[in-house]
Amino acid sequence: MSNTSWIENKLKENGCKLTEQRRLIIKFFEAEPGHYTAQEVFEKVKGICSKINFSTIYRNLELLCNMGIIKKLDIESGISHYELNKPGHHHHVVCKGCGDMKEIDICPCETIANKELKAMGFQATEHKFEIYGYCRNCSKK
Amino acid sequence: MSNTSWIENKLKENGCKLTEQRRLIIKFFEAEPGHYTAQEVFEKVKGICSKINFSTIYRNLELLCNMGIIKKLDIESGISHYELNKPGHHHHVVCKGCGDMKEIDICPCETIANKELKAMGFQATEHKFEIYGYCRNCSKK
DNA sequence: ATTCATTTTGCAAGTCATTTGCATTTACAT
DNA sequence: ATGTAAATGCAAATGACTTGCAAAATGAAT
Ligand SMILES: [Mn+2]
Ligand SMILES: [Mn+2]
Ligand SMILES: [Zn+2]
Ligand SMILES: [Zn+2]
Repeated sequence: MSNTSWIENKLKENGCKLTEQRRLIIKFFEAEPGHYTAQEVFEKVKGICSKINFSTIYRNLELLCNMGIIKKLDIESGISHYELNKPGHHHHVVCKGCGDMKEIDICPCETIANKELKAMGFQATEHKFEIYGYCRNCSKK
Repeated sequence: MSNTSWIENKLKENGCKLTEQRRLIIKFFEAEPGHYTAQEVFEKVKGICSKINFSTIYRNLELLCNMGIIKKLDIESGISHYELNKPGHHHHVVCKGCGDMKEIDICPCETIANKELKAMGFQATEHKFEIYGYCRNCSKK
Protein backbone atom coordinates (compact mmCIF):
# COMPACT_ATOMS: atom_id res chain seq x y z
CA MET A 1 0.00 0.00 0.00
CA SER A 2 2.44 2.67 -1.07
CA ASN A 3 1.05 6.16 -1.45
CA THR A 4 1.02 5.67 -5.18
CA SER A 5 -0.32 8.73 -6.92
CA TRP A 6 -2.85 8.58 -9.71
CA ILE A 7 0.02 9.54 -11.94
CA GLU A 8 1.99 6.43 -11.15
CA ASN A 9 -1.09 4.34 -11.78
CA LYS A 10 -1.61 6.01 -15.11
CA LEU A 11 1.96 5.25 -16.06
CA LYS A 12 1.58 1.60 -15.16
CA GLU A 13 -1.63 1.34 -17.12
CA ASN A 14 0.32 2.48 -20.15
CA GLY A 15 3.05 -0.05 -19.72
CA CYS A 16 5.57 2.37 -18.37
CA LYS A 17 7.97 1.25 -15.69
CA LEU A 18 8.29 3.05 -12.43
CA THR A 19 11.92 3.94 -12.14
CA GLU A 20 13.38 5.93 -9.30
CA GLN A 21 14.09 8.81 -11.67
CA ARG A 22 10.55 8.89 -12.91
CA ARG A 23 9.12 8.78 -9.43
CA LEU A 24 11.33 11.64 -8.33
CA ILE A 25 10.36 13.86 -11.25
CA ILE A 26 6.69 13.26 -10.56
CA LYS A 27 7.11 13.75 -6.84
CA PHE A 28 8.81 17.06 -7.45
CA PHE A 29 5.93 18.42 -9.51
CA GLU A 30 3.43 17.19 -6.98
CA ALA A 31 5.29 18.43 -3.94
CA GLU A 32 6.24 21.84 -5.25
CA PRO A 33 3.65 23.10 -7.69
CA GLY A 34 5.12 25.65 -10.04
CA HIS A 35 6.51 26.33 -13.47
CA TYR A 36 9.91 24.80 -13.98
CA THR A 37 12.55 24.53 -16.65
CA ALA A 38 14.17 21.20 -17.45
CA GLN A 39 17.26 22.58 -15.74
CA GLU A 40 15.34 23.22 -12.56
CA VAL A 41 13.81 19.78 -12.56
CA PHE A 42 17.22 18.31 -13.18
CA GLU A 43 18.84 20.15 -10.30
CA LYS A 44 16.09 19.24 -7.90
CA VAL A 45 16.12 15.56 -8.76
CA LYS A 46 19.90 15.48 -8.89
CA GLY A 47 19.90 16.43 -5.22
CA ILE A 48 18.33 13.08 -4.44
CA CYS A 49 19.47 10.83 -7.26
CA SER A 50 22.88 12.14 -8.20
CA LYS A 51 23.41 9.80 -11.12
CA ILE A 52 20.45 11.15 -13.05
CA ASN A 53 21.16 12.42 -16.52
CA PHE A 54 19.73 15.34 -18.40
CA SER A 55 18.45 13.16 -21.19
CA THR A 56 16.41 11.21 -18.68
CA ILE A 57 14.82 14.44 -17.55
CA TYR A 58 13.93 15.43 -21.09
CA ARG A 59 12.69 12.03 -22.03
CA ASN A 60 10.44 11.89 -19.02
CA LEU A 61 9.18 15.42 -19.40
CA GLU A 62 8.15 14.53 -22.92
CA LEU A 63 6.54 11.30 -21.82
CA LEU A 64 4.59 13.02 -19.07
CA CYS A 65 3.49 15.70 -21.53
CA ASN A 66 2.27 13.14 -24.00
CA MET A 67 0.28 11.45 -21.26
CA GLY A 68 -1.27 14.75 -20.27
CA ILE A 69 0.28 14.65 -16.83
CA ILE A 70 2.34 17.75 -17.20
CA LYS A 71 2.13 20.65 -19.62
CA LYS A 72 4.88 22.32 -21.59
CA LEU A 73 4.77 26.10 -21.60
CA ASP A 74 6.52 28.25 -24.16
CA ILE A 75 6.61 31.39 -22.09
CA GLU A 76 10.12 32.45 -22.72
CA SER A 77 11.75 32.39 -26.13
CA GLY A 78 14.19 29.53 -26.33
CA ILE A 79 13.40 27.79 -23.06
CA SER A 80 10.48 25.63 -22.05
CA HIS A 81 8.77 25.51 -18.69
CA TYR A 82 6.72 22.63 -17.37
CA GLU A 83 3.87 22.51 -14.90
CA LEU A 84 1.53 19.90 -13.53
CA ASN A 85 -1.50 19.70 -15.80
CA LYS A 86 -4.43 20.77 -13.67
CA PRO A 87 -8.03 20.15 -14.74
CA GLY A 88 -9.50 22.96 -16.82
CA HIS A 89 -6.96 25.44 -18.02
CA HIS A 90 -5.56 28.75 -17.00
CA HIS A 91 -3.29 31.48 -18.25
CA HIS A 92 -0.26 33.28 -16.91
CA VAL A 93 0.86 36.67 -15.74
CA VAL A 94 4.61 36.82 -15.90
CA CYS A 95 6.76 39.35 -14.05
CA LYS A 96 9.76 40.45 -16.06
CA GLY A 97 11.39 41.65 -12.87
CA CYS A 98 11.41 38.65 -10.55
CA GLY A 99 10.27 36.01 -13.01
CA ASP A 100 7.28 35.11 -10.91
CA MET A 101 4.39 33.52 -12.77
CA LYS A 102 0.92 34.00 -11.41
CA GLU A 103 -2.07 32.17 -12.78
CA ILE A 104 -5.31 33.71 -13.97
CA ASP A 105 -8.53 31.99 -14.84
CA ILE A 106 -9.99 34.52 -17.22
CA CYS A 107 -10.04 33.08 -20.69
CA PRO A 108 -10.30 35.17 -23.85
CA CYS A 109 -11.73 32.31 -25.83
CA GLU A 110 -14.78 31.84 -23.69
CA THR A 111 -15.72 35.46 -23.83
CA ILE A 112 -14.62 37.03 -27.04
CA ALA A 113 -12.65 34.90 -29.44
CA ASN A 114 -14.94 31.98 -30.08
CA LYS A 115 -17.45 33.81 -32.23
CA GLU A 116 -14.74 35.34 -34.36
CA LEU A 117 -13.26 31.92 -34.89
CA LYS A 118 -16.56 30.41 -35.91
CA ALA A 119 -16.99 33.20 -38.43
CA MET A 120 -13.70 32.41 -40.04
CA GLY A 121 -14.32 28.67 -40.04
CA PHE A 122 -11.39 27.98 -37.81
CA GLN A 123 -11.30 24.84 -35.64
CA ALA A 124 -9.42 25.97 -32.56
CA THR A 125 -7.65 23.33 -30.54
CA GLU A 126 -5.52 25.35 -28.14
CA HIS A 127 -4.66 28.88 -27.30
CA LYS A 128 -2.10 30.84 -25.41
CA PHE A 129 -2.67 33.97 -23.40
CA GLU A 130 0.06 35.51 -21.37
CA ILE A 131 0.56 38.89 -19.83
CA TYR A 132 4.02 40.28 -19.20
CA GLY A 133 5.01 43.19 -17.00
CA TYR A 134 5.94 43.95 -13.43
CA CYS A 135 4.33 42.67 -10.27
CA ARG A 136 3.44 44.90 -7.34
CA ASN A 137 6.81 44.41 -5.73
CA CYS A 138 8.91 44.87 -8.82
CA SER A 139 7.03 47.90 -10.09
CA LYS A 140 7.52 49.87 -6.88
CA LYS A 141 11.15 50.00 -8.09
CA MET B 1 15.00 61.90 -54.03
CA SER B 2 15.00 58.15 -53.52
CA ASN B 3 11.79 56.60 -52.26
CA THR B 4 13.34 56.29 -48.85
CA SER B 5 10.91 54.73 -46.44
CA TRP B 6 10.24 56.10 -42.97
CA ILE B 7 12.17 53.12 -41.74
CA GLU B 8 15.34 54.15 -43.48
CA ASN B 9 14.94 57.64 -42.10
CA LYS B 10 14.50 56.29 -38.62
CA LEU B 11 17.67 54.27 -38.99
CA LYS B 12 19.63 57.30 -40.14
CA GLU B 13 18.33 59.36 -37.24
CA ASN B 14 19.78 56.76 -34.93
CA GLY B 15 23.19 56.79 -36.54
CA CYS B 16 22.72 53.52 -38.33
CA LYS B 17 24.23 53.10 -41.74
CA LEU B 18 22.18 52.11 -44.73
CA THR B 19 23.89 49.07 -46.11
CA GLU B 20 22.61 47.10 -49.03
CA GLN B 21 21.85 44.17 -46.75
CA ARG B 22 19.85 46.32 -44.39
CA ARG B 23 17.89 47.90 -47.21
CA LEU B 24 17.05 44.51 -48.64
CA ILE B 25 15.81 43.14 -45.35
CA ILE B 26 13.59 46.13 -44.84
CA LYS B 27 12.37 46.09 -48.42
CA PHE B 28 11.41 42.46 -48.04
CA PHE B 29 9.24 43.11 -45.00
CA GLU B 30 7.64 46.09 -46.68
CA ALA B 31 7.07 44.42 -50.02
CA GLU B 32 5.76 41.11 -48.72
CA PRO B 33 3.95 41.60 -45.44
CA GLY B 34 3.92 38.40 -43.44
CA HIS B 35 5.43 36.44 -40.62
CA TYR B 36 8.86 35.15 -41.45
CA THR B 37 11.62 33.14 -39.85
CA ALA B 38 15.22 34.31 -40.01
CA GLN B 39 15.77 31.50 -42.47
CA GLU B 40 13.08 32.81 -44.75
CA VAL B 41 14.43 36.34 -44.63
CA PHE B 42 17.87 34.97 -45.33
CA GLU B 43 16.77 33.02 -48.36
CA LYS B 44 14.85 35.91 -49.80
CA VAL B 45 17.67 38.40 -49.40
CA LYS B 46 20.25 35.88 -50.54
CA GLY B 47 18.47 35.77 -53.87
CA ILE B 48 19.47 39.38 -54.46
CA CYS B 49 22.63 39.78 -52.44
CA SER B 50 24.28 36.39 -52.56
CA LYS B 51 27.14 37.27 -50.25
CA ILE B 52 24.85 37.99 -47.32
CA ASN B 53 25.55 36.06 -44.16
CA PHE B 54 23.18 34.61 -41.62
CA SER B 55 24.71 36.60 -38.81
CA THR B 56 23.93 39.78 -40.69
CA ILE B 57 20.32 38.71 -40.86
CA TYR B 58 20.16 38.03 -37.16
CA ARG B 59 21.98 41.20 -36.21
CA ASN B 60 19.64 43.27 -38.30
CA LEU B 61 16.52 41.53 -37.14
CA GLU B 62 17.56 42.33 -33.60
CA LEU B 63 18.36 45.91 -34.47
CA LEU B 64 15.05 46.41 -36.19
CA CYS B 65 13.27 44.85 -33.23
CA ASN B 66 15.00 47.15 -30.79
CA MET B 67 13.97 50.13 -32.87
CA GLY B 68 10.40 48.96 -32.93
CA ILE B 69 10.42 48.53 -36.68
CA ILE B 70 9.75 44.84 -36.67
CA LYS B 71 8.38 42.54 -34.03
CA LYS B 72 9.66 39.18 -32.91
CA LEU B 73 7.00 36.54 -32.44
CA ASP B 74 7.48 33.40 -30.39
CA ILE B 75 4.74 31.43 -31.99
CA GLU B 76 6.52 28.18 -32.43
CA SER B 77 8.71 26.66 -29.77
CA GLY B 78 12.34 26.96 -30.78
CA ILE B 79 11.96 29.22 -33.79
CA SER B 80 11.21 32.92 -34.00
CA HIS B 81 9.12 34.67 -36.57
CA TYR B 82 9.33 38.35 -37.44
CA GLU B 83 6.77 40.74 -38.83
CA LEU B 84 6.60 44.41 -39.62
CA ASN B 85 5.45 46.28 -36.53
CA LYS B 86 2.15 47.84 -37.46
CA PRO B 87 0.56 50.60 -35.40
CA GLY B 88 -1.70 49.32 -32.65
CA HIS B 89 -1.37 45.63 -32.06
CA HIS B 90 -3.02 42.44 -33.08
CA HIS B 91 -3.02 38.76 -32.30
CA HIS B 92 -2.68 35.60 -34.30
CA VAL B 93 -4.65 32.55 -35.33
CA VAL B 94 -2.24 29.85 -36.38
CA CYS B 95 -3.15 26.84 -38.48
CA LYS B 96 -1.28 23.71 -37.44
CA GLY B 97 -2.05 22.19 -40.80
CA CYS B 98 -0.75 24.64 -43.35
CA GLY B 99 1.11 26.97 -41.01
CA ASP B 100 -0.90 29.95 -42.14
CA MET B 101 -1.11 32.81 -39.65
CA LYS B 102 -4.15 35.02 -39.74
CA GLU B 103 -4.41 38.20 -37.73
CA ILE B 104 -7.22 39.14 -35.39
CA ASP B 105 -7.86 42.46 -33.75
CA ILE B 106 -9.83 41.32 -30.74
CA CYS B 107 -7.77 41.92 -27.64
CA PRO B 108 -8.36 40.16 -24.33
CA CYS B 109 -6.72 42.92 -22.38
CA GLU B 110 -9.06 45.64 -23.48
CA THR B 111 -12.10 43.67 -22.59
CA ILE B 112 -11.42 41.36 -19.71
CA ALA B 113 -7.92 41.23 -18.37
CA ASN B 114 -7.22 44.81 -17.42
CA LYS B 115 -9.41 44.93 -14.34
CA GLU B 116 -7.98 41.70 -13.02
CA LEU B 117 -4.50 43.06 -13.48
CA LYS B 118 -5.31 46.27 -11.67
CA ALA B 119 -6.67 44.25 -8.79
CA MET B 120 -3.45 42.34 -8.44
CA GLY B 121 -1.30 45.45 -8.73
CA PHE B 122 0.36 44.24 -11.88
CA GLN B 123 1.82 46.72 -14.36
CA ALA B 124 1.31 45.03 -17.69
CA THR B 125 3.62 45.96 -20.52
CA GLU B 126 2.86 43.38 -23.17
CA HIS B 127 0.76 40.36 -23.75
CA LYS B 128 0.48 37.48 -26.09
CA PHE B 129 -2.67 35.87 -27.37
CA GLU B 130 -2.58 33.16 -29.94
CA ILE B 131 -5.05 30.60 -31.11
CA TYR B 132 -3.94 27.33 -32.64
CA GLY B 133 -5.96 24.87 -34.65
CA TYR B 134 -7.03 24.19 -38.20
CA CYS B 135 -8.22 26.64 -40.81
CA ARG B 136 -11.26 26.03 -42.98
CA ASN B 137 -9.25 24.32 -45.65
CA CYS B 138 -7.20 22.12 -43.37
CA SER B 139 -10.09 21.02 -41.19
CA LYS B 140 -12.16 19.73 -44.12
CA LYS B 141 -9.44 17.05 -44.23
C1' DA C 1 13.91 -16.66 -6.16
C1' DT C 2 15.37 -16.91 -11.08
C1' DT C 3 14.71 -15.93 -15.76
C1' DC C 4 13.90 -12.98 -19.51
C1' DA C 5 11.72 -9.75 -22.67
C1' DT C 6 11.08 -5.09 -22.58
C1' DT C 7 11.75 -0.61 -21.07
C1' DT C 8 14.71 2.83 -19.36
C1' DT C 9 18.93 4.82 -18.33
C1' DG C 10 23.65 7.10 -18.68
C1' DC C 11 26.81 8.62 -21.59
C1' DA C 12 28.60 10.74 -25.60
C1' DA C 13 27.83 12.69 -29.67
C1' DG C 14 24.77 15.21 -32.65
C1' DT C 15 21.09 18.91 -33.91
C1' DC C 16 19.61 23.25 -34.82
C1' DA C 17 18.59 28.08 -34.02
C1' DT C 18 20.95 31.79 -32.60
C1' DT C 19 25.16 34.43 -30.95
C1' DT C 20 29.83 36.09 -30.75
C1' DG C 21 34.89 37.43 -31.71
C1' DC C 22 37.55 39.36 -34.87
C1' DA C 23 39.77 40.92 -39.04
C1' DT C 24 38.19 43.22 -43.06
C1' DT C 25 35.07 46.09 -45.57
C1' DT C 26 31.78 49.80 -46.06
C1' DA C 27 29.17 54.11 -45.29
C1' DC C 28 29.22 58.68 -44.93
C1' DA C 29 30.61 63.07 -42.54
C1' DT C 30 34.49 66.00 -43.14
C1' DA D 1 40.02 61.81 -50.96
C1' DT D 2 40.37 60.68 -45.99
C1' DG D 3 39.23 59.00 -41.39
C1' DT D 4 36.51 56.81 -38.26
C1' DA D 5 32.71 54.50 -36.56
C1' DA D 6 29.58 51.05 -37.90
C1' DA D 7 28.58 46.84 -40.31
C1' DT D 8 29.78 42.61 -42.55
C1' DG D 9 31.51 37.83 -43.49
C1' DC D 10 33.44 34.07 -41.69
C1' DA D 11 34.25 30.59 -38.42
C1' DA D 12 33.77 29.13 -34.08
C1' DA D 13 30.92 29.02 -29.91
C1' DT D 14 26.65 28.62 -27.41
C1' DG D 15 22.72 26.54 -25.31
C1' DA D 16 18.57 23.94 -25.29
C1' DC D 17 17.31 19.86 -26.63
C1' DT D 18 17.65 15.13 -29.10
C1' DT D 19 19.43 10.66 -30.40
C1' DG D 20 22.11 6.10 -30.83
C1' DC D 21 23.63 2.65 -28.32
C1' DA D 22 25.38 -0.54 -24.86
C1' DA D 23 24.48 -1.47 -20.16
C1' DA D 24 21.19 -1.55 -16.26
C1' DA D 25 16.69 -1.90 -14.16
C1' DT D 26 11.80 -3.25 -14.10
C1' DG D 27 8.21 -6.40 -13.58
C1' DA D 28 5.64 -10.42 -15.52
C1' DA D 29 6.13 -15.22 -15.97
C1' DT D 30 8.10 -19.13 -14.44
MN1 LIG E 1 0.31 27.56 -14.56
MN1 LIG F 1 0.87 39.62 -37.39
ZN1 LIG G 1 -8.11 30.09 -22.21
ZN1 LIG H 1 -3.98 42.50 -27.23
